[in-house]
Amino acid sequence: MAAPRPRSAAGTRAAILTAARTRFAADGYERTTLRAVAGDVGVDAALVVRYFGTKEALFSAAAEFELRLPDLAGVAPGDVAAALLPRFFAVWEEQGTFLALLRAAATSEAAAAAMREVFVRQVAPALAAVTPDQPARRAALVGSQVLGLAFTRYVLRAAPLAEMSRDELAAAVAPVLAHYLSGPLG
Amino acid sequence: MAAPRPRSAAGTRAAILTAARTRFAADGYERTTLRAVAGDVGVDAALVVRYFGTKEALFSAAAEFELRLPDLAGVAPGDVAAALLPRFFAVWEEQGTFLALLRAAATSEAAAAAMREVFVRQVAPALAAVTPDQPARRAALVGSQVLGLAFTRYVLRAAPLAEMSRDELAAAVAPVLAHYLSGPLG
DNA sequence: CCGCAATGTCAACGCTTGGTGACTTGGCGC
DNA sequence: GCGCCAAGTCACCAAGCGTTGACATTGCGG
Repeated sequence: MAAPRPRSAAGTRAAILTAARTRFAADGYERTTLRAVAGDVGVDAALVVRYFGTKEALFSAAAEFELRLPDLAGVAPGDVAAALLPRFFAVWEEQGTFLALLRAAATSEAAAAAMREVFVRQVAPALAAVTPDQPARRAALVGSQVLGLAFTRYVLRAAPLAEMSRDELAAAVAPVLAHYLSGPLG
Repeated sequence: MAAPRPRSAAGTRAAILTAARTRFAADGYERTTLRAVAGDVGVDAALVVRYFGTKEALFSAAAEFELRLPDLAGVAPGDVAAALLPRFFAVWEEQGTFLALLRAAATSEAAAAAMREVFVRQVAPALAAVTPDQPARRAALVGSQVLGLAFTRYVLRAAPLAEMSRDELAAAVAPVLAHYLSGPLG
């Protein structure tokens, strides 16, 4: 009978994680319920707890934030945007992971801390390879623009930005990133 | 005994609204509880309901989004940032109103809609006075940068941006806003 | 063939939440 | 003085939440 629910897929744990990611990304932390996640997988909520212990632990497990930014050493500031933006779209669109973190960070200090961590450990070092002058400040400004873009486009879905193509967006934003990385800071 | 709780301050309703604004700004929509708001005022939760009917209605009442942007007609794109940034800091720091909306927008479609409304009805028209060329798109880009700044500085409180002075921040961002308003879009 | 660990379900818990309705109390107009 | 309305409290739901522990079922190693 092709084993409709054959018993122990072993991938159940992974399925829960995927479902959790989707839910957290769509609804945020508080509105996401263990029962809903469990329901998506076709499983009891108690099982989710069995696997992950607690809702917060599930969130931590679901939000594994690997940006995997490319190596920017030797890249000219003007070309950084072109090198980075493909990752931008991948990170925000392909998996919901990062969107979940952004949503959760709005109300959860733990999630906000995780986001700061991503910035300090992944974004800032990658950008530091491009500018020797005030790298932290420049990276922060780039980060703020990127976050604002993501928030406007993927969370707010505000009209003009949500409907621009990737290429249009990339073209519009590239000069600004270049300016933050190499222009005067004030 | 100097009437410690004299009975009917008449400003109770206003006090509830203020407390609600603070709570929503600090904790976001879902983590804010009617009981907590009531407790801040020293009042029963039922009274809050009596006054505002429902939690969502309380939120709507608490989030009266008047940006009160200055008239930008005749202002050169290069001077727009200087004209706008004082309002930026006032809106995000002085009252928690807008911060509450930003936090709530991350997980509530209603709040997101309210934020889009603010953009369409207040930000876009104000900026349209500056640029005849693709005003909607330019305004959206400005908005995304401003939102990103607010999110990074006030929600995330990420190190470099949260600690920069208003003047430093203004100086760093001004050229970018000018570019979005008058530079090529790609 | 038997036992056992893994995988999973079920029912229930304690708690908090938004919301309701009956009641009390104070101040003011008449 | 008296009655009445606003302002406020109290006890109480029903629902939903995360979490728990006891129980079923399966596959596998001896």
